[in-house]
Amino acid sequence: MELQSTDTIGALERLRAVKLRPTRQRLALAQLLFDTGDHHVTAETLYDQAQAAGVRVSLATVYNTLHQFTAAGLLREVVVNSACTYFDTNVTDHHHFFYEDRGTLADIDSADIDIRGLPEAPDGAKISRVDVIIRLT
Amino acid sequence: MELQSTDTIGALERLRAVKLRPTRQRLALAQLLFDTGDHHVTAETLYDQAQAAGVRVSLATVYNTLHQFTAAGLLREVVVNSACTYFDTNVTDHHHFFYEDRGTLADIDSADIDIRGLPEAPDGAKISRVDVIIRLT
DNA sequence: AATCAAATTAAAACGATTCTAAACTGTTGA
DNA sequence: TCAACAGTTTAGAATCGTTTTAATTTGATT
Ligand SMILES: [Mn+2]
Ligand SMILES: [Mn+2]
Ligand SMILES: [Zn+2]
Ligand SMILES: [Zn+2]
Repeated sequence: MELQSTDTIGALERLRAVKLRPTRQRLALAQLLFDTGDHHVTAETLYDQAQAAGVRVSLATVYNTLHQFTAAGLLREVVVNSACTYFDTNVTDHHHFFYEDRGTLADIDSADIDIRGLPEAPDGAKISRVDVIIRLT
Repeated sequence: MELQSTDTIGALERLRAVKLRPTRQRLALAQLLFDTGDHHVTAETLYDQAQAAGVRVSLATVYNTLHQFTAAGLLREVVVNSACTYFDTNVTDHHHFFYEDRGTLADIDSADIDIRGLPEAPDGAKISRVDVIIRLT
């Protein structure tokens, strides 16, 4: 008997862990996202990767899935311009280089930047995240 | 004889300094932007301020003017979300609090954040800017 | 005042993203 | 095994901030 690939098993378990029904589309997108190393995608780039891999999935589902994965903590959003939304498979605390020409991101480990004297959050506000973007030309 | 207000003179000189023809619309927008303290606007908020002040100007001209002022160095853009573009009358080196609920920004002086061990720009790239966004909820 | 480049504008177009509502599918329990 | 149903997918329409178009108006120059 034929075993499922370990990739499929990994994606399946990941979906189960966050209580998302493992549909054909979500399994395929999870493999594209999580079975390669950490990387950054937009809805369009992930949709194109799916097409290239022969996965039949609509752009609407790609958007739905990216948001569901983000809400589940499997992805995070990175805001670098108003043109499009980037999603990051690396959900650890880290920062980014942004290559403005190419529109690509590269990770900077949090330990590699030392931020001191971070101001207190004013009055009743709480800090939800600190983003450092180093823009490159 | 009646003198022009110092506000108008300030706006006029500012436009002349960057070689932008001082039209009625650009003078009025320059006053709204630069004669009050430093602040952050979107095209919509500035358009609304103009309406409220009785300035007749189209939204297209507000967009044109914001981009021209930015290209001239009178404004800078701040990217905090994909929903809309913020323009900042403070063009000195500084960072931002972003109140995610309200969609408003507050300045953090560059001297108040101490960033050490900023990674080198990879290979042939040059750092064009370092943005720190502290997101508040 | 005549001229002409520059600027303004209403309206249309654009494009990333979201919404709608109909079809489909995974899960469950009889 | 399979009916039932909630959850999911999808094509296509809608949304909305922003940009473009192309016609009109205006500011500067002579
Ligand atoms: Mn989102
Ligand atoms: Mn712009
Ligand atoms: Zn990253
Ligand atoms: Zn600012």
